[in-house]
Amino acid sequence: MSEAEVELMTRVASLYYMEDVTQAEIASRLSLSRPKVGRLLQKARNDGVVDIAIRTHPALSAQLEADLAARFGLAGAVLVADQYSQDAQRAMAARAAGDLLARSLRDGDVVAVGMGRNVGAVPDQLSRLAARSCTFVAAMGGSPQVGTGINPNDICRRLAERFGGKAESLYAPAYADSAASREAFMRHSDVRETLARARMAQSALVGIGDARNDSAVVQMGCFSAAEMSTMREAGAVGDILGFFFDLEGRPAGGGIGDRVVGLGADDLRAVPRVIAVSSEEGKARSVLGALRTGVVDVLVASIGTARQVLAAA
Amino acid sequence: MSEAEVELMTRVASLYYMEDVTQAEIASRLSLSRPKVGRLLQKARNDGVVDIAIRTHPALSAQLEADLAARFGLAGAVLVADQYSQDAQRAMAARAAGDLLARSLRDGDVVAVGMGRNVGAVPDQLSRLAARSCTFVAAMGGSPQVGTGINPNDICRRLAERFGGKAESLYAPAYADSAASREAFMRHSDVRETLARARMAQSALVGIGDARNDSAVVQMGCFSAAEMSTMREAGAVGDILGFFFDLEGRPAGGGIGDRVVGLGADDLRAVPRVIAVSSEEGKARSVLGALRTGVVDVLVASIGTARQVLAAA
DNA sequence: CGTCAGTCTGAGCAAACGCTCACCCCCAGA
DNA sequence: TCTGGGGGTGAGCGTTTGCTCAGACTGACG
Repeated sequence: MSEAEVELMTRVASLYYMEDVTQAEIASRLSLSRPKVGRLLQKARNDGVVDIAIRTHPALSAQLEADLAARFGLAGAVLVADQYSQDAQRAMAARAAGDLLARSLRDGDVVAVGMGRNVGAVPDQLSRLAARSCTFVAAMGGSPQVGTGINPNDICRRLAERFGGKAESLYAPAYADSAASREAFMRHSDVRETLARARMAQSALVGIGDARNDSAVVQMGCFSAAEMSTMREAGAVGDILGFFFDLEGRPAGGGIGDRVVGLGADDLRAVPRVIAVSSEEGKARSVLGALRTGVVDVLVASIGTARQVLAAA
Repeated sequence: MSEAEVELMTRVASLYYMEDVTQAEIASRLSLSRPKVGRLLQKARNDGVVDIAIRTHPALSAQLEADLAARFGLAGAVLVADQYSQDAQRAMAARAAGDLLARSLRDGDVVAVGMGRNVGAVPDQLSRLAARSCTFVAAMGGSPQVGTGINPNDICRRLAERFGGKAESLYAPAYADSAASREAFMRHSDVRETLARARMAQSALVGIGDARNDSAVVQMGCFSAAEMSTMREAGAVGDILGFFFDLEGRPAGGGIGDRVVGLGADDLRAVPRVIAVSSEEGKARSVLGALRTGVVDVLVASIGTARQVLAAA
């Protein structure tokens, strides 16, 4: 994309969105065809030159955010408007998380990065203007079962791409076959060093999983649906970085979670700024448990979820 | 505006802008009439629930921003896309300045505030979400000749309103009739104390005036057009807070500027973060002189102005 | 040098949208 | 109770916009 094209795009977008000129009028002023103007506008929207955001009015969210922060000892909460489609909801939450990250990151910071669709959506929603020389370290292993874009390594790569920083991959599976096998991975020098780096991060960006049979970790093939059922029966309501907890925020899942290769709950508690993203409806119980673990510093969620969480708490 | 209405507005805006549902479809889903949906959308845009911004692509601005910062020793520069209408240009610059301010202000900060249409546009463009308990202090006196909205006191009030902080007014005219009269004003305890507070500010928000016969300070009646001509002949190319300078950034104007009641250039130099806003085309010489005075830390201007400034430097 | 795939372009049309204008409802005041 | 005004509401219409599709243009390859 040439600079001249970007300039034209910006010019057209400015006229259309800031000065309320019609597409036909813009076309005649700039000697373009009307469809061309329309296409430029569409491209401008796609490329983020035009940035349309729905802000949550303080009347809807400010009180809830304060309540959440007070109730669970958070440093803050960012609530976004409820959407109808899951995709829109995810995009909304991811964008808020990205903005948050962009605002808080300083040059040289290290960010520990989790997995999942919500975290994976963050780099996609990130505005291109937030150049920062940070290092994004995978806080957890990966899995070939799921598409790219959900694995920590890939998310790190994309975050680094957007921020202009570096990515550090963790070359290990998300879940080992057994506790012994996990130990072997954790002892490997590369794994150990990468995780040590992640442990020293200033920020972490993680998702909150629900402990359902159709959740990402099951689709990844880390667990069978049966194992997940067992964990649920043991009280598990969700996970962060593969660490399962019950509704009270206590470790749950009967040792199955011990096979995760990555940062544990205590590691995360030591990270000063853990940003947890949750977008899906119906994750209120998972979020409630997550908040009670004490690992989360900033929650990004929808207003609807926040209401449910506070109602349940 | 009731909470239910805000929620409806947000819901409609989300569907329309995030999920690309047509107004008719939204109407049928929410049992509203189509015009009603249209009206809600319009209101949502007016109220800032929907936030449409034109971002300047780094390809256009990043290099210029870096060049400006390096050339004039700035802490940073924020360049916005050129607009055709002055109003749109002003809105664009004001918004960028507001975002900048919102990002850099911490609770308890004091902000010294200047005058002019550009500074006056900042509170209008400010998003409503940036609550911060800061104090906005007028860094200069006022004038009844110009409408509200341009005087420092009024700008402070509106900034405080938006940020939820406090405003501190300076009850003095912008320009005294004589140097002696200025001395008298400056000795007044209220004036002295308010200016002392402004002098200790963490940030300042000021405009850059051009030294033209039709510029704001002449319209305010502070000077006659003849006096302004005299100052221009003495080399004045612009002013910040009523302090006039020449193209090299040296004081200019032959003592006429000595009648200003407010913070001087040395006072401003001591403020760690002076944000100067300029939006109008054709102010390149004023901006160049302003940057050379060394009082500006962050410049907010249009790409076009930035190019002219660098070409002239 | 010819051909062909891919991309870009602008005409035309159907859908979507903004706007005007009656209309209705609610409420205050006679 | 009646009446008149103001704010909000939905029909209808003209304009604006998104979309499809055929044609042109480019660049690569045989």
